[in-house]
Amino acid sequence: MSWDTGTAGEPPVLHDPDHPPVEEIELTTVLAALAEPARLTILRTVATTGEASCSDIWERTGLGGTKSTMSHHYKVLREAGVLHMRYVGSRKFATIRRADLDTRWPGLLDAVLRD
Amino acid sequence: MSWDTGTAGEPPVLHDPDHPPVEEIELTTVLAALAEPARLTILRTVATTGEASCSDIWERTGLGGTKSTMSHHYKVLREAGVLHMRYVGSRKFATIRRADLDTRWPGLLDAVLRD
DNA sequence: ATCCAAGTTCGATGATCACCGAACAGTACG
DNA sequence: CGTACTGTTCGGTGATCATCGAACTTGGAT
Repeated sequence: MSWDTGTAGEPPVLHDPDHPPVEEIELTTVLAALAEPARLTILRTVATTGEASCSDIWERTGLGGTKSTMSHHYKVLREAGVLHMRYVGSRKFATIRRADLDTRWPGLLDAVLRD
Repeated sequence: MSWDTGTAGEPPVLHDPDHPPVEEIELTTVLAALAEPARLTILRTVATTGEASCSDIWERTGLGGTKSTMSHHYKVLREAGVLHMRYVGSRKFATIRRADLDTRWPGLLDAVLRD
């Protein structure tokens, strides 16, 4: 896949339609994404597990919700700029956008995860 | 005023009915309180101004809301454990519960304020 | 007592949100 | 092929939330 929106002759600008670029991540959106117990649990699970598929997260967190509810949470975390999703086959693997978040708000993620 | 709920002969336990004790402050509640642009503005104003009355905050932030809306935001921030309110006469002065928040989640407040 | 300034509280309203079930799409495997 | 697995999307529902206006309380000043 290639989300090339650049002009011919100029350096191509790859714009991932799913993930917001670093500079467009908003603090209030991040905070709102993390201000939900289930999503905070998801974040912590990914933090300790490393890259994990959605079904893995579902098992490890023990969150009782349905698939659609989980999918909703993933979407919120992804659109907020907290999680990065890697699509491989029919599975989806999540990682924390640590470098991006640390660049924008140093110490924020560490403070939230060290609890 | 005295919120003495202790038993006679035992060390009195002062329980402030307005502010949650440090150990009862919850992370998701704090994040939810800060995940609102107006409240984040209020927090930053108090952070730079120091102790400020509600009307001072209202003027300095330039938030356009009504008095009741502002009062609502103060209540959310206070009940979340973010702001401490000092009542003097008919005025109310707000400070950030920095020590308490730094104890629970070191670096969180700094990360949010350094933006 | 009178007036005003500072905040709170009480409905009410419109918006947003978390959650669900059902239907759907894509991939992997027999 | 069909079946199972993984995850999304869509409508709907009940709950929560931000905002407002109006009425109220309290305190200070004249």
